[in-house]
Amino acid sequence: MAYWLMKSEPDTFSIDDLARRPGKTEPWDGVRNYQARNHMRAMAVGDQVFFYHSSCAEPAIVGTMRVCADAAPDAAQFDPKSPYYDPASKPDAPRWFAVKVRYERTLKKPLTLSALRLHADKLPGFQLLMRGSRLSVLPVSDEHWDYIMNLTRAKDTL
DNA sequence: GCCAACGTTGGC
DNA sequence: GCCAACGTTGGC
Repeated sequence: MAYWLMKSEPDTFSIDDLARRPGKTEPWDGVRNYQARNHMRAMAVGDQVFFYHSSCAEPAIVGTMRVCADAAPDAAQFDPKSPYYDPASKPDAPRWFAVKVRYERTLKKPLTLSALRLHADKLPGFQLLMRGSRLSVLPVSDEHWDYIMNLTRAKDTL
């Protein structure tokens, strides 16, 4: 089993939105970056994922979810009315993929980016904290996952 | 709204 | 294949 982090702008899709979905599942669509796509294609059912709120007042890890379906072609790429439409992608050779995720839990208190930065020395190579990093789907090592989960417990946020 | 950093596109 | 121009991300 592997660990990941995925970003979403809460104005577009928040962890509360996920928690309200029927079955608390959702295809993680709209990813339009090759590296992020490759990470999604490397995911397996059962993998755990941090839900991160980006481009908002308080960027933070806000909860966890679990991959519940392997990456499949993202339907939005073929829909001219979708903001995620990609006219260059053809149905016989889809360019963009989406895994499906299931809501797991919301942290009682978000683990903010600024709080995470205080632990940067304990999270060497954690892509979220790396300069210029803006990937919306990124891997988290076992060690970093455990360290961050312990942080949330230490702060009594779970 | 600003801007640094990164990704993509397209002319050559 | 290079690289300038442009677009996007995302923190602040």
